[in-house]
Amino acid sequence: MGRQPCCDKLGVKKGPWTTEEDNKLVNFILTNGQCCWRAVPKLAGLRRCGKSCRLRWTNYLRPDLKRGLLTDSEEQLVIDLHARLGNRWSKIASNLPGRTDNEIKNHWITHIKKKLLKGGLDPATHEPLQNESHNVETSGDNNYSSPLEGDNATSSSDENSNSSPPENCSSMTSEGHENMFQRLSENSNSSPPQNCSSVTCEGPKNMFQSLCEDKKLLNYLIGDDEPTLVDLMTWELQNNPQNFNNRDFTSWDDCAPWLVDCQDFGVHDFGLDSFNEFEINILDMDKKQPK
DNA sequence: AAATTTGTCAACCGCCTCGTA
DNA sequence: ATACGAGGCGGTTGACAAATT
Repeated sequence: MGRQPCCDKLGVKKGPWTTEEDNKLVNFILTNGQCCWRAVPKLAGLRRCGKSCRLRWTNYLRPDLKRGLLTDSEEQLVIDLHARLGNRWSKIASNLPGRTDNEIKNHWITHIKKKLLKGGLDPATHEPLQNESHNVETSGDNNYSSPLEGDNATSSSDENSNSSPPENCSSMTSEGHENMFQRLSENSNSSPPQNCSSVTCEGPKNMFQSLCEDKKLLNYLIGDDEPTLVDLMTWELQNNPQNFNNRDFTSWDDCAPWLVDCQDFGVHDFGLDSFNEFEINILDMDKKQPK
């Protein structure tokens, strides 16, 4: 007996995302924040698995993502970190603002690995290749065993990832790869809630979160109709009008400072009719991704 | 010009970890 | 203590594009 699938497989779409789906997801998350990925597809009107939504958002749609190939300094940092951490792509990615683990992993496989081999280094161990070509053939990353591996190594690398990033990294931030979250945190008018890791959570306590906790609403959501944001707000207004008065969740006014911050990422305004530049970005992405 | 090979990268799969009841 | 669910992670796949024959 395996685990329950993360979502109902029936009727769940797979494969490349369309522009329309992207827009729905971006619109939903930027408006409501991240919470309970399992519920996101339903609430956003997507026939996708929650996991798929999370992946699409974190790897492709997040406004703070950088685009294009890794720079030389980023590449060098990846090599350094890989030498210390092995294939812990998410930890490596956490030291490269705007880059995702998937992106780094792909870049490693398609570029860096080859470069290292060409330079006579074993990409798995970062040691000079002992000999023969068959070694090169068989030295996959899967067999990677870092010199740091083992109990001590684990604590060592964890320590590393939890503490300040390596020197190279700090030089990167000084080059202007400033963490967006950091910048938003510095904005006194838009202090974000705790436990947030991305732009979407940075608004004040969001409506979606409070809705998630409401059984009555969940029953409503189980119904056949795909709820829209307007539906949700209408529902909330009808059932919990005090929330609007008590400002228990975000009002548009409360969002204003945060929305201003979003301009940094090309999101000038995102009400129900917005996403001007961001939509353009998505269209640009589509050129690259017609799949 | 057509066929084949190679490269790239978005997306999926399944396992692991962590929080919670 | 244990079972369960959700999110996170790393490995792998497959579609498409570009390069080569």
